[in-house]
Amino acid sequence: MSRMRLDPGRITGIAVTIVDDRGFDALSLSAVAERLGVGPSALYSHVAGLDGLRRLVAVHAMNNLVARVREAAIGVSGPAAVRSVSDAYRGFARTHPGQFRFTVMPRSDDPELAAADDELLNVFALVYRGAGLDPGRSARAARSVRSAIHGFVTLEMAAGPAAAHEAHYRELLEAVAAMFPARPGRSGNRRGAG
Amino acid sequence: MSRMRLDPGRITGIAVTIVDDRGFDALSLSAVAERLGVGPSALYSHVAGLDGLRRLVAVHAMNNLVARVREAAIGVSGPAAVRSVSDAYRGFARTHPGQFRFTVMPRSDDPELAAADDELLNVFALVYRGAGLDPGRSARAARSVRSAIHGFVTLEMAAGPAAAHEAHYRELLEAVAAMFPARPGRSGNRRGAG
DNA sequence: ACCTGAACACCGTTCAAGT
DNA sequence: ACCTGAACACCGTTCAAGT
Repeated sequence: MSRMRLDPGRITGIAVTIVDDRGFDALSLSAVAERLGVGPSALYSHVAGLDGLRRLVAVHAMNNLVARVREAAIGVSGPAAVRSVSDAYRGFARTHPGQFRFTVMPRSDDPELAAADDELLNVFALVYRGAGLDPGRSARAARSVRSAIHGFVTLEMAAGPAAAHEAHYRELLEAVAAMFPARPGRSGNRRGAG
Repeated sequence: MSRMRLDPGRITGIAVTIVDDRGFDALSLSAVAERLGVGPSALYSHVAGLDGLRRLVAVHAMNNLVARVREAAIGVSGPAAVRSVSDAYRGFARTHPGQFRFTVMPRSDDPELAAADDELLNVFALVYRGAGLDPGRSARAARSVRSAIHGFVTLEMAAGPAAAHEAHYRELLEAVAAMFPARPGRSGNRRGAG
């Protein structure tokens, strides 16, 4: 019976489910094929082997991260916006650790992943733009702040559960605030004439 | 012939060589056993399977990173010392990408890895101590700066070779300097009286 | 065009057997 | 005490065969 209507989208969806449920290392063509009620070799008609599937999952994970961070940037401005997007970044990593690991997969010359990377940095940059920083300084702030948040979350997850992480995270946010002072306001609910 | 004199140290050494030469994913019990001229199952007398070997490699990698960073902190002070230890951190990741990945392995309740982590942070903290920061502020600076460097290097390696990375790295160092101003001097070759 | 099923090479792991 | 070698379960991948 060839009723399963396999296609890259469905396959990637199952793959992401497995990654969310059982982690990065649990992703295998066999596991995906089993959930689809099909033999592992059937997947080769739609996906370029395990590496190809991994790339699709990486794209999916990057887009999810971008979407989360983008949402967190809506309706806030200034230092609160920096905190909000940082919290969203960290929140994605903690609620989807498997996808987060795919976020940092080797991406040599992959235009789709590079585009997602640019979008992610652009959200951070726009937050700083709204806080009064000029374009160049906003772009630099975006890269540095994203590095800091990413590094913190990576190390925190490797270290495992520990009560001190919350305090350390707040310390990092303070350090980031000192790094690039973001003035509140400007975009959104400003009131004065200027 | 049982001449191979297997022991955890030798096994770990071969494992690190493989990781350095062919990367994180190339580490397997089979590959290690082959280089030792022995069957894969022979390793189980000295190592707790693949997971056990990975943990040994992680400890080795952490100790190597600490040693590199520690060396870089000798004979320098102030902002130059911050730059030096950061460069060492980044240099280790670039020259030993396989070991660097083991550096961030899940380490739940592993005292040896936790100790190495503390030592690493302590080097950063001592640099800031020497630059005039009080103990509490030095410890916070150490954690935040290490996060920033780690995140940058992780993302830079995932992105693959790109000319812009050098400029972005220098931007990060400037941001870090703004984050925790490190006054030059105090320890080492100071000249003035006070 | 797409899936099956056999086949192959490769893993990690266990365990009885040798020494 | 330590290594061998067979055995098992599990991978990814290829390919001829069916439909």
